[in-house]
Amino acid sequence: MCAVHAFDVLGDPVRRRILELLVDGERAAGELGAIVQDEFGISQPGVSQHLKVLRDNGFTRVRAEGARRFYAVDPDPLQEIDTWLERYRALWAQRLDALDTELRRGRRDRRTT
Amino acid sequence: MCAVHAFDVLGDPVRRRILELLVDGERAAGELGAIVQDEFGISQPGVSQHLKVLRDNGFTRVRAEGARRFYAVDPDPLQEIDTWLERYRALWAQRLDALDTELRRGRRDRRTT
DNA sequence: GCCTAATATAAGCCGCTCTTAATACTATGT
DNA sequence: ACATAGTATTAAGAGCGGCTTATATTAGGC
Repeated sequence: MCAVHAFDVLGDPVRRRILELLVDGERAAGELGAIVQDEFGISQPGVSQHLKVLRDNGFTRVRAEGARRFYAVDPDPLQEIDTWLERYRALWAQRLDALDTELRRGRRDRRTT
Repeated sequence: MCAVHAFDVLGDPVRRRILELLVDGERAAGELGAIVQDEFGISQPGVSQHLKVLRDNGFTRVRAEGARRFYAVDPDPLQEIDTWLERYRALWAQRLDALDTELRRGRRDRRTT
């Protein structure tokens, strides 16, 4: 209902799991429900509420086919998170460089000993 | 204290803000506190507790200098999130391709009309 | 129209997280 | 040793998010 940040949505393990289940393409709500209910031991309305959160925050698109609802990932908010992470990429890139340097030094030291 | 997912840590806006403040390098707890207290209207202990969560979950490293604590980002958990996002990158890459195709078609159509 | 299947919404309870206030810890200066 | 600055911890209260049960909606078959 209220406008929440993308990270708040992904803070819940059930919602992350649902997105993982959708990575290879759309699935019906009932299919998602069966899996998630089994894995997390929650009820059908419980799953449905998580689907609502994903919907309301733009993480999924829904297609109706008869009484069934087919959910699919909408990548927009994920891309937003990706953008947020962007500024930190330099940090681990830099650390990998340091590791690389360290490894090279290690090899050189072994050679000289 | 308990092991939480990286996304749970980033679910809080104060903690995200602290990480943003640390992106350009380390800062003292007090400096972070002053900014965050002002922006979010919370108390010093409030900030300190968020710093604890970041510490306990490996998002920050701390260096003591006298009574001061200098915090810096540790990129490990952020990289973990980046890895999680990896599988969805194809989705928006694909969408950008579609957009690109659409733009090309648009140009072609305008030319033929 | 009625029955069933598929999914969503409503209302209430419970637990957890965030907050504050009070307090403790640690280091430095005098 | 004492005072003060900087930071962390503890305890307790408030609010919110998520779960459940019960109910409503929507669509299709007979």
